[in-house]
Amino acid sequence: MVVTGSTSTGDRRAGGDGKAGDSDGCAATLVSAPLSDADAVALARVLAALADPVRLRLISIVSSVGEVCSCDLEGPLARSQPTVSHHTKVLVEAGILVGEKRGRWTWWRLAPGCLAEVRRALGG
Amino acid sequence: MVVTGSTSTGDRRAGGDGKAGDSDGCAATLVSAPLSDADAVALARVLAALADPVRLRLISIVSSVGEVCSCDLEGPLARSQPTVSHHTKVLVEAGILVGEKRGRWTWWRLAPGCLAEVRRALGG
DNA sequence: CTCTCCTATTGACAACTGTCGATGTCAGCC
DNA sequence: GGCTGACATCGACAGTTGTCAATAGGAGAG
Repeated sequence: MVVTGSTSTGDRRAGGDGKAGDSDGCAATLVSAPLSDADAVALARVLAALADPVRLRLISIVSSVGEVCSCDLEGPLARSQPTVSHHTKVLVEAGILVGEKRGRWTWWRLAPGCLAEVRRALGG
Repeated sequence: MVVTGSTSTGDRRAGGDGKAGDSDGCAATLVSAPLSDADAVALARVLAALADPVRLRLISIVSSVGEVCSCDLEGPLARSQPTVSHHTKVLVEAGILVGEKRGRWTWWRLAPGCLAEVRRALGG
């Protein structure tokens, strides 16, 4: 079962399959446009999920290895198991991370296209 | 006098002149590298400054107009004068905004190259 | 079924953050 | 000098966040 970040907004999907990439997208590029209130809130939500040293290192670990299970994160992150679980949950709800349960382990991958979408929203 | 965000670290300069760009730089691209603790903290600091709807809209306003004084921000942002001042301070300390006092007004510009540096750190 | 292991959730706590009213500071104008 | 306008700082308050110990949930091994 693939764990998607089904937040209340329902349609986060910033990089759901990695194929479409930036179809309609959110957050109209920040620069060169006064940026609506809703877009600002949506972009701020993703940026807030990224704005933590532990989560940034978590992302970099997942990104470099490709796929990681939670038990392999406690050591490198130097955080307790509940804290690691908390951070993965935050990243999933922001649409940045995707978790897949296999047996007793949960394997984490980066949601494809999500970081590219953030870069685009930042004026790329 | 140009107001630069002289934080305690002293060497933030994420886009100080916009010329050198990514010489030695900070934050080694997040993806494809386990990302050191110091780099994670530095990148998280900038992202935290960006992770606020009011500040995102402030940046988009400054970016679209090019140069704005504080009194022209209270209205569009729908925030009190101390709150606007607080947000500009946060952005300056993060190296995202640059303020220049001319007469009684303070004019705000985007620090050139800073957002590009953030995009690069995010894996661009 | 029971036991073990991996992960998620809960509850609590300290630290941080966004906001505003009140006040301070400084430059220009009379 | 005194006054006005633009901005910064202070103090306070509610809301959020990162952290961990304790506990719960669930899948595989015996």
